[in-house]
Amino acid sequence: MKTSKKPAIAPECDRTIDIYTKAAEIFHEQGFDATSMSNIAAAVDLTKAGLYYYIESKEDLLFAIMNYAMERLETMVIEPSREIADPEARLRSIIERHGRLLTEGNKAITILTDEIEGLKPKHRRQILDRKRVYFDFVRGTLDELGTKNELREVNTTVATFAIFGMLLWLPRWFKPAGRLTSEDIIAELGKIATGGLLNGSHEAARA
Amino acid sequence: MKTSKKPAIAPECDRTIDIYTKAAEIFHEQGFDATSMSNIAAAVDLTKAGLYYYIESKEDLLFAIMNYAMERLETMVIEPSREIADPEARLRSIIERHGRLLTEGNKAITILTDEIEGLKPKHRRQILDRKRVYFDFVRGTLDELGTKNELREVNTTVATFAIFGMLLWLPRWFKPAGRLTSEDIIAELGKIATGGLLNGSHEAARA
DNA sequence: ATTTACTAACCGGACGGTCGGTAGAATTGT
DNA sequence: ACAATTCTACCGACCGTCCGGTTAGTAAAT
Repeated sequence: MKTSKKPAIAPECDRTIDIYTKAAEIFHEQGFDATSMSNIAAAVDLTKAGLYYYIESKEDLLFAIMNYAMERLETMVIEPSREIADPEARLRSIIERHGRLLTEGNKAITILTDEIEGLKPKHRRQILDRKRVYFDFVRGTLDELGTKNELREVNTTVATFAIFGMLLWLPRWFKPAGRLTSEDIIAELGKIATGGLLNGSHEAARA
Repeated sequence: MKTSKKPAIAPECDRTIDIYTKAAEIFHEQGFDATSMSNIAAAVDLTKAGLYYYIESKEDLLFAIMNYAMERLETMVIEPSREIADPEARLRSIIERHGRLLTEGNKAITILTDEIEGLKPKHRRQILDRKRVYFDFVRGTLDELGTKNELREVNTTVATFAIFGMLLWLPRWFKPAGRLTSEDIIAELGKIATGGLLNGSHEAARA
């Protein structure tokens, strides 16, 4: 059935990424602990023993999914946004790109926030360290806005967590088939984060 | 050791609330699925069989904790806020009171958002229905702000989810021993939700 | 004598993971 | 060209462990 020769350097073969994707979906639906290896095996048309031909352990599978998700986050959100010099535009880019990643089909990115406890301490540390870099990047952007006097008087640590809260809650309520499109929602979240809920006429603008 | 006679109508006796509290803590730390009944039993100095003298099942214990949490949410956040006529003051009250509930010691309230999947469908529906009432209450408040022209042009559904995101993310990063006190953080979140991150001079204020 | 508040021992079942084996494709020896 | 060998991609059956939950019994209080 295979039409192409196996390439010399192929870090992930055909079946493995299929397993990762399906596993991510099932972990997302049922939770890591509530998902059995037989569940995953059945979803990719294998027996449990057959599944273990491709992976080392359940925890290892989770770790692989999370590493994949971190790479997506870095290449699709962090790296493109880093290139933007203006901090306000950069902040908008972060929210938009991260929002897009969270609403598109791939479920790996949501597992990244919900199933950290499933990892062994050493692996958990690795993921947490990479997340920390992202956090510092966002807070740094807010700090820059502060020095340019474009930020209201808010604590940038709390503000960063507030942004993440808004974003990371998104996959829990977003329904792709719903009336609100993901682009609508992302635009709204950008507005809310930057401008808040209330009309300017009520808030005293500070220079 | 018991100093008081058992009251005639005592829906929760001494030991039971101790079990609920400890169970909520452990569920919060380890997750529902990853917590065994022996874990909980040991934490309240009982054997597993002894624990089952007080509770019906693991799922029932979770349901009891969630009902307790919903009651707290209703009496500490929803009911007091409902009495506030001005929608802006009401919104601030909701954020403050909910934030306070999430940062105080009691972990039941965080289980409410993180462990819904542990419930059987019928119980889950019950909790979800009560949550829905809360959601509609908050969105209704935003709608009122809209008709009073005090709201920026944002979709109130998305805005409500954004507020919940900010709030419900709080227990994941808040450390009681940290530099930021819970009251500091709650005040900041109120500012961010109502006024946003950016300085007014950059945003065109609409009347 | 009965009820309350437990415990030690146990049960069926599901789980993560392993093992021995094998059909078929690919590779090699001649 | 073809047989012998090796390798890839799997499967059925099984293992030890732990889990949620039960049962029979008991010491102390009422």
